[in-house]
Formats: sequence, C-alpha cells, structure tokens
Amino acid sequence: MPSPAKLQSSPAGTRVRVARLFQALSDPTRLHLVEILADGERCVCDLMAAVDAAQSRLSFHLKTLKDAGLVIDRKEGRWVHYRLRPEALEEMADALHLVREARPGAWRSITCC
Amino acid sequence: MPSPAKLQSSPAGTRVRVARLFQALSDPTRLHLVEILADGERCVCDLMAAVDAAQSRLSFHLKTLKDAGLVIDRKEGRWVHYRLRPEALEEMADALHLVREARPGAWRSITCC
DNA sequence: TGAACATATCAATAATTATTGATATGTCAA
DNA sequence: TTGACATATCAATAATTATTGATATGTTCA
Repeated sequence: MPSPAKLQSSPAGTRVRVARLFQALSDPTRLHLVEILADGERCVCDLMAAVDAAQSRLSFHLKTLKDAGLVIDRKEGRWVHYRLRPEALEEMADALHLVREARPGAWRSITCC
Repeated sequence: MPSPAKLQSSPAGTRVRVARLFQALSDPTRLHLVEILADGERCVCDLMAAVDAAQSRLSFHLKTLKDAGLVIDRKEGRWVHYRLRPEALEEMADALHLVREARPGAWRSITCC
C-alpha cells in the first residue's frame, strides 16, 4: 500500500518542475518578456525593441523561458515568434494556490520542538 | 500628463521585487519549506527534520526566503519560528494573474516586423 | 548568386547562488 | 557556572547563471 506521508505538499518531482518555472520568472527581463507575451504572440524583433536588450542576451533569456516550458516558439520565414504556454502558467498558479489556501493551524505555533 | 505607454505591464520597480519573490521559490528545497509553512508557523528544528537538510544549508535557504520577504521569523527562547507572509504570496499571485488574463490578441501573430 | 537580415549558438568571462565545515552567539537546565 | 543545545554566520569552494562579442545558420530579396 502507498506510504501515508504528507498529503498537503507536492511530490518531489513536481516540486522540481515547478521550481524550474519559478526560476524562469526570477529575472526582471524575463518577467517583462512574459508580460508582453500575455498580449499574444510576438516575434523576437518586437521583443528586442520592447525590452531593449542586446540580441544575444535576449536570445539567452528566451531560451531560458523555453527550456522551462513557459513559452513555445514558432518559426516563420526568417522570424521566430514566441508565445506563452498557458499550462505552465496554470501549474505555477496551482502551486501558489496550494500554499495560499491550506492553512489549518495557520497562526498558532507548535509547542517546540 | 503621464506618458501613454504600456499599461498592461508592471513598472520596473515592481518587476524587480516580484522577480525576487519568484527567485525565492525557484529552488525545490525552498518550495518545500514554503509548502510546509502553509500549514502554519514552524520552528527551524521541525523544518530541518521535514526537509532533511543540514543545519547551515537550511539556515541559508530560510535567510533567502526571509530576504525576499516571503517569510518572517520570530524568536522564542532558543528557538526561531518561521511563518509565511501572505502579502508576498498575494503579490506573486497578482503578478501571475496579470499574465494569465489580459490576452486580447492572444493567438494571432502580428504581421512581423 | 550574393548581400542584408533575423536569430541562434559559442567561447570567454563575470556575477550570483549554493554547499560544506567551522565557529560564534545566545539560551536553557543541571 | 558549565555544558548541551538551537540557530546564525563566516570562509572557502563549487556550481550555476548572466553578459558580451564573435561567428554560424538559414531566409529573403535584388
């Protein structure tokens, strides 16, 4: 039978994936990019203008977002368009929600230790 | 009058602070700690047992969470208790919400570039 | 074809973050 | 008081992540 342990927290595998998603948003430039992409798909050139970053730096940050699973790209001629992956945002929101709700003992401190 | 620019995205200062919060959750151990704290205040010794980390390593991660504003500590005798700071969680949730909603053009790609 | 362009990738380096073991600080209990 | 304990901090090092400039790859257009 399955072990009885801590049902309130996520399994380690999930935690690693979610941590990776948070990591992707842990930088102001990337956060900015994601905010822009919230309005819809954008090509790299537009993003470059919007966040005012050098080409190779932007490319690095987009790759970071992509590797974390937060965005997807689509090639079209000589342009590449990026867009958000809503499942990823949802997974982050869920993780956050899990932490924000679920506070039975919330304030009382446990008699320690 | 105020400049007309991008109302959908946060000001740079906010972005930096929010990125810092995401950064705090960008590590599986810290994510785990926060999940545990969702159930209420805990002393370091309990946390240490729960996440199975060496004392100094745990102390480092707790400091990271604290510096980001995600948790608060409270000393009591020889113990220190940590608890979540709901405002921080809320700010993260808001940032995420901003990105998840607000997608007018969402799918159509802009004629580029 | 070849030049101009959009983007990615690479190599070098810098900057940041994490881990470990040692030591410091304060508190309790005998 | 002294010794055991809870926690923080520090110093050294390792690991990861970011930045920059250069070069590579594929695309379009003349």
